[in-house]
Parts: sequence; structure tokens; C-alpha cells
Amino acid sequence: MSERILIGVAWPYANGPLHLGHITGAYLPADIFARYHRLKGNDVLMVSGSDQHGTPVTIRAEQESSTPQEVAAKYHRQFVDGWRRLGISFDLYTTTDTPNHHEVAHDMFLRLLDNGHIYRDRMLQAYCPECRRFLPDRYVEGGCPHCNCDKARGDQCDECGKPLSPSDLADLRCLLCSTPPRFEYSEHFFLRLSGFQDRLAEWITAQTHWRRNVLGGAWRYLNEGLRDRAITRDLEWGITVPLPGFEQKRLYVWFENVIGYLSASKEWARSRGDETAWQPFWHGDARSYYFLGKDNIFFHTLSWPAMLMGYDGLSLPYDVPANEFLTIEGRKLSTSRNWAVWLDDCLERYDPDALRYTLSDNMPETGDSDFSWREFVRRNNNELVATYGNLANRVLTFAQRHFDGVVPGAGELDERSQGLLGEAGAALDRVDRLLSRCEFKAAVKEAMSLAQEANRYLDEQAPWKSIKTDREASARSVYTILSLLTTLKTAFYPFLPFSSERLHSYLGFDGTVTEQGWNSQLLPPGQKLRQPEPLFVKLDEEIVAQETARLGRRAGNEPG
RNA sequence: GGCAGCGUAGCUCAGCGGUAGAGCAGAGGACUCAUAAGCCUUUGGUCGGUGGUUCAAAUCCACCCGCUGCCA
Repeated sequence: MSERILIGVAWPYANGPLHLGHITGAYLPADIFARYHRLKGNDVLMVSGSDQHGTPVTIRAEQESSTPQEVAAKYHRQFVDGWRRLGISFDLYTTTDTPNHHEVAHDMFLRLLDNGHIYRDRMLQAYCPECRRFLPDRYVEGGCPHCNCDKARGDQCDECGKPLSPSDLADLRCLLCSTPPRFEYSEHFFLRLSGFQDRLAEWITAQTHWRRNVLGGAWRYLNEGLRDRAITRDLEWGITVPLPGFEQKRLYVWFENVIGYLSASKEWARSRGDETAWQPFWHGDARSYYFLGKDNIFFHTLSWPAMLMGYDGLSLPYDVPANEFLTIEGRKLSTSRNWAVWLDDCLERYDPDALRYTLSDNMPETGDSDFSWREFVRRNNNELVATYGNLANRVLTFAQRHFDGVVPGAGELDERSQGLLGEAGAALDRVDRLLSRCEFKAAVKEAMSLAQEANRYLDEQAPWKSIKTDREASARSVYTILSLLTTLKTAFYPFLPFSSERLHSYLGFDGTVTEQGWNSQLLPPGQKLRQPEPLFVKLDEEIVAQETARLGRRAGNEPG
């Protein structure tokens, strides 16, 4: 009955720190989904890693007068630390610079070549005679044909945002030495995406459970007609081409990094001493989910599936619940203007569960959504603290004071109390169904409304009154809410793992929430409760002004 | 330019063919176990605009306006 769930999360470029856009776009929903399935008792394999390659990393290295290896290693360490502190529970978080990944990427390349899905062709590319090298698009600078500024790059104009190719620019020059590059033919490998047009269209048509924005994104490219695309580049930093005569070329990142899902699965299997353990996740009934931002839809709904079809024998994505973008205080996020909320910075000052809650409650699932510090404080203070944290606290402290810190015996529950617990079970089922469909925002709201329902019950029962006149009635309502808290800590666990574990402990349980699984537990009367602390801390309204003031301010060590 | 998404109460967002919703903010009230939290009642919207399809449209179609993004 247990299911196998492979969770792949987009590989972040190791060229700069993570911000909340990354988190809410991919890592948080993936982690919620993974924790939920683990609680359900399913076999989960959640993998990702740092993308060490790609022009962004080399550019960053030049800015920092460092090497790509050092830059990638530095950010990789930061990322790993970020996952730990935010509670992103990868089964393996690796990098694209492992021998294993190189090997698996080579295998994918060669098999696609053998199967006729990759072919050789020449393409015109900018070449700098002074540096004696082919230039990545990003290394070609010149005049923009759209806005006439002089600083456009070969991939896009940063001034007007228009996408470009190097040949569009006027007065070309090499970004490194200012010499005008010339265009020379260079031989490269191309992935025959056009050959997958029909199969992909048919496959996508069958994916009726996908989000509409994801389907829309995929169809956009299909309607346009898929074009073959070069998968190698004249670069030094990256994965080699496993054929003689191509020593100066590397696999292009968009082709190579998605292979990481497979290589990481294999690495994970090897690390647990069972070389074949990855296989059940890539064959048969296992379902694979890929979490990413909408800018990555093409690669995960079309090019990666095409590669898998061409490789033959590996499961295609079951779902690609891509998220939209997060804006900050109503404005588009911009790392160069420092209009972003950096994860590391955030975790210095705030509870990871508070961040996770805000980002879950306002996740950009169906459209862009906005993060504002005012909303962060409001959600923390009015919802986490007041509705959920306070509910737990008021009951737990009441039990400490009036029932000697143990779960009171309740005898036969009255209809109202049974009704509430029945409702709790039903609410847990609803959260279950929503999470299984990747409807995270609705799921977290469902959990919070159960906490509201419990508050209503408590106010109505008023055990603080009945304790003076009818101790049994008081015990009954306290018992009911304590039991309901077991449902809440379960339902909230995927979103708020840290506080759920604490509540689990306060309720007198040993072990972990995951060990108890996705269910409401009955509290044994007499179970010793542990001394509770408030689950969440109320935030001062002043932080709204403080944090907002930090936005856009130039921070020396942030990326340019 | 092409394409996609979005435009619903003061704010943040659900709903996506069947009598307009939630949370917060605002107003009023009863209570006091609790992080002055919680509970009850309540004000507030011609669902961007104009046409069309339908017995019925926020929900489908066309066009327009505005915002955002993507163009591998």
C-alpha cells in the first residue's frame, strides 16, 4: 500500500545566495510534500543539488577574483546550511561536480547519441582573437538594437530586458579584453527536440491533473513548434563531452543539470549501500514530482521528458507543480538592486516555522503573490501566535495548573466533544487530499481553520469556569482539546516541522511526529505532559519599518 | 513583436457555469484559561471595460484597457 514518491527540486546555480523567491518557488513546497508523504508512510526520495556549472558561476568568479570551483563550493556550503536551518529535508543534496554526476551525464549523452536523438552540426559563434577563445553569449557586449544603450550583452540587454543573440549587437566587443570578436563556425551537438514534438504533445495532453499555468506554459512552446537546440558549448568550466576531438567543449547546463535528478538518485542509492535502490523510484508505479519556478517549466515539461523518452526506460514526470513568482512589497524581485529578502539574513532573526508559514499561506501557486513584512508580522502574530500557538498554550498551561500536568481522564465524551474530534478527523482528511494534489495554500488554511474551530469550542465550553463547579466537565473539554492538538501537530507538521515536534513532546509523546504517522492519536488519560513553552513568538510591529528599510539598500557582499 | 498568466471587499488572496467568499483591517458586544491572545455580531464589492453565447457568467467566447512574466 505504500507508494514510492520521487521528488526532484530544481538545482540552484551556486553563484549567489538564496532568497525567499527561491524558497517559496520550489524548496518549501517540495519539502512540505516530502514530509507529508513520509508521514503517510510512503517511500520518499527527495533530491537536488547545487549547479556548479554555467556562465553565471564563471562570471561570479571573475567578479570575486576567484575560481568557479571556489565560488561554487562557497555557495554550496551556504545552501546546505540554509536547508538545515529552514528544515528542508533532502534525502540527498549534492552537486553537479561529482564524479558520479559526470558519469551519469556522459551515459545519458552517449545513449541519446546512440539512439539517434543527438546529432552534430556547425553553429556560428563569437570568437575573440585576442583571448583565443569562443565567447559565451554573456561575454559579448555591444549596442542594443532596441534601446540603443551601449551595454547590452549577447544573451539579453540588462537595460531594457529584451532577449538578444550576439549577432544582434552593434559595435561588438569582448567583455574581457574589449577586442571586437569575429564569428566563426564551431561544431556542436544538438538535441533533436523537434523529433519529440508529437510524442510530447500527446503526453502533455494526458496530464489533466497538472496546474493550468504549467500546461499553459508547456503548450506555448509546443504550439510554436519545438526547435533543436545545441547542448554543447565552447567552454572550459563544465562537464566534458565524452568523445575524442571535443576536448575543448562542455555540455551546456540546461542539458546537463536536469540529469542531476537521476545521478543524485544513484548517488543516494550507493551511499546507503544498495546500488540498485534508486531503480524503484524510476520505474513502474513510482510517481515523480518536480518542484521549480515558472522560469523552468520548459526544461521540466519538455526537454527533460524528451531526454527521458530518448533514453528509454525511465519514468516521465508525474507532475510538475511549478510555482509562479514572489514579489517583494509589491515590486518585482531584483538581486542586482538588492530588492530581495535573503534567506540567510532572515534566518538570523526569525523562526524558520514563521517563515515557512507565511510563505505557505501565500504561496504563488496559481499566480504571482506578494511578500510584505507587514503581512509577515500579521500572519505570525494573528494566525500562528494567536490562533494556533495560543490555543496550545492556553490548554497545556491549564492542564499543568489544574490537572497536575497529566492528561485528565474524561470518561464518556459528550456529543459536542465527539463532534469536534470527528471534525478534526475530517479536517485531517481534507488536508490530506489537498496535499496529495499539491494544493499547499489551501491545505495550510484548512489546518488553521481547525485551530479556529477548536478555539470556538474552548470558549463555549469554558473549562476555566466549569473547573470551579463541575470538574468532570472541565476535564472533558481539556481532554478533547489536548486530543485535537494531536491532529493539529500532524496536519501542521509538513508546514511547521519544528513547532510540531515541540508540541508532540509537550503532549507527552516520545519519538518523532513522523514515527507516529499521518493520523490523530488518542491521548491515554494519565499521560504525563511536559512543561510547555509558547510555540511561537510574537513579533514587534517595529520590524516592519526596520526590514522594509533594509530593502534596496546596498549590501556589500550581496551579488551584483 | 509573439505567447502566457493575472486584474474579485480598504489590504492579502480563494472561487472559475447555478442566489458574491475567507483572513486581516474598521464598528459593536459578552467573557478572562491564555503570548491584552480567544469568542460572538456587524459595515463593506454593479467580481478591469465593452459586446456575445446560455434558462443562468466572476466563471465560457470576442475585442479593449492595465499589470507581470516568458521567448528555451
